[in-house]
Amino acid sequence: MPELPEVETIARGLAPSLVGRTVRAVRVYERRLREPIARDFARALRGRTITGLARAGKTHVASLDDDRRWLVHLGMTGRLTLQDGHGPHRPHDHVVVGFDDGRRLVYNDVRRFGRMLIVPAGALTATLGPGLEPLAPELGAAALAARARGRRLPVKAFLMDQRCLAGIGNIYANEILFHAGVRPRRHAGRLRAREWSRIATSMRAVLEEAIDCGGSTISDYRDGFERFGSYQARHRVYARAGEPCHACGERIRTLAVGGRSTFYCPRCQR
DNA sequence: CGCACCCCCTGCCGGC
DNA sequence: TGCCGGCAGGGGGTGC
Repeated sequence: MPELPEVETIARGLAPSLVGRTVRAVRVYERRLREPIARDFARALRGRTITGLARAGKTHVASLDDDRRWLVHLGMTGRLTLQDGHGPHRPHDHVVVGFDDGRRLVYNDVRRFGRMLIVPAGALTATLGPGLEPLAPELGAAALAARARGRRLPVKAFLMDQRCLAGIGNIYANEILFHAGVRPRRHAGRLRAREWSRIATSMRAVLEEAIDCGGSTISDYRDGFERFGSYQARHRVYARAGEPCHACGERIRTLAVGGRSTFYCPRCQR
């Protein structure tokens, strides 16, 4: 589910409600996620005050008052929602964190591809990996071209490689490449400077517009208050195989790149 | 060494 | 109607 715009939407939405709150209760109903939730997770979180909430790549990063960081990755189907009072325990609610204002943050994940752990602040970079922030001001065409130099993998796989860029997933890789007019199977190392310029511009434009829309709701995604995103209505290629291109009328084509469904307009993208 | 492939898990949808 | 295969926003390990 959640790529950079969805994670950003959730983090921005929840931050005003969570920052300054102190954790009163932690319940772990299911610790078997992509990696098991640590045995001492609840003990480490209980009593801590949240001092910040941000996004790094596709990961939520909550700062704690003991100089540690609480990391939450939502995988494909994870949800992080703030709820009032004591609603019913729903299927796939794996972790429930109660705060001093009576509200609770619920981590729900049907497929359990998510990740939840607490690390010292100093271990943050090592835990999250070296991927660059796509929206960082310094990440322009030159930085992208430098990272792609010599690499033969398809440019779409390059954009989705989290060790290179952190935050772009399947939906937005497709949409960015349509916006930039570049075919997804082009070798990353063979793109021209002007193509990297367009990709750099498109990356920022697509991700920022998607954030403004509260992300894309395909099926599972909801924000921190269970609201839908609306960017799916602006998708130009994703999941539109066989439908007419909004720009030229050509039928959108589909293929697999690195095992992931890929969509493009054969006329608009070269 | 870079990359394609398969797997993790559950749910849903379409076809037979 | 019911079963089965395929597919889904992510990521990591393996092996070529």
